[in-house]
Amino acid sequence: MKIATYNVNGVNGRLPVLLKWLKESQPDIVCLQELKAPQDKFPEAEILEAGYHSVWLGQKSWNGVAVLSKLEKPVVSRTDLPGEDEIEASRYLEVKIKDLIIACIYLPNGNPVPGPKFDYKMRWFERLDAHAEMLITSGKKVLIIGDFNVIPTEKDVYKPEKYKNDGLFLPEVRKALENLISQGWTDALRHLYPTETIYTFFDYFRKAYERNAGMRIDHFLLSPEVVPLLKKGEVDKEVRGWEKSSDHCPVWIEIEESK
DNA sequence: ATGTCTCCAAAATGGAGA
Repeated sequence: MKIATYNVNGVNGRLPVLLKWLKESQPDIVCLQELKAPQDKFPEAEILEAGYHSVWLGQKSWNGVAVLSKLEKPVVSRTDLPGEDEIEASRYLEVKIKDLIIACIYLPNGNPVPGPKFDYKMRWFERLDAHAEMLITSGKKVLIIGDFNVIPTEKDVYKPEKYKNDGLFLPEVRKALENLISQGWTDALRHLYPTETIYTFFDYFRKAYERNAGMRIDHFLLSPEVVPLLKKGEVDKEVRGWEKSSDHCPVWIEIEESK
């Protein structure tokens, strides 16, 4: 079973790219982030035509997350994290598909630092942390997937020194991700490729993709029950070079079918 | 500081967000 994540950066503006990638890559399940579309402007019909059921959480202008599935229509279990969201942003969508619990997340970017956006990111992280703890103790097959807006280590960005003061790479942000992972989660791509350079995002600025000046910020966190099922994982890097591409690449993993 | 791209606004450029 192939499970993917893709920050599309505008689901309607990117629809041709999304559909082309779906057709070529044929994932079974897809988590999308940054829909940038209100609830009633999600291209459900076109995506259904491509063979995918979808559930989504829209928002005017910003944010927005969705889960697509070829297998069966995802059953929504949560549309936000427990606790107060003072900004009411569409950033969390948790679904059940077969025996999997999938949390599709779009963690706040946090820039500029310091400031209210960074504070919001850290509060969001705390809420994610608390809920993830509940999920992992459930003993179920859980995957937290999406755009974390966190560069986990120096290995995960082309020039770490340039990002020392960035909201994606500050020590406290990396520590927050480490803390979360230390609950018992596995970073799937890093697990598969312990030492390789892996980038999932390339800025539109200054030909970042052409220069391979990227970073790894889109992640799959697997609960212990999922780790033994993990077979493969990859970044569909060439998609970033397509006309009208998002600044993120699609990323996917393959897990063994549940018996 | 800048670079680029999207969406949105009492609508054409310009701000916000990333």
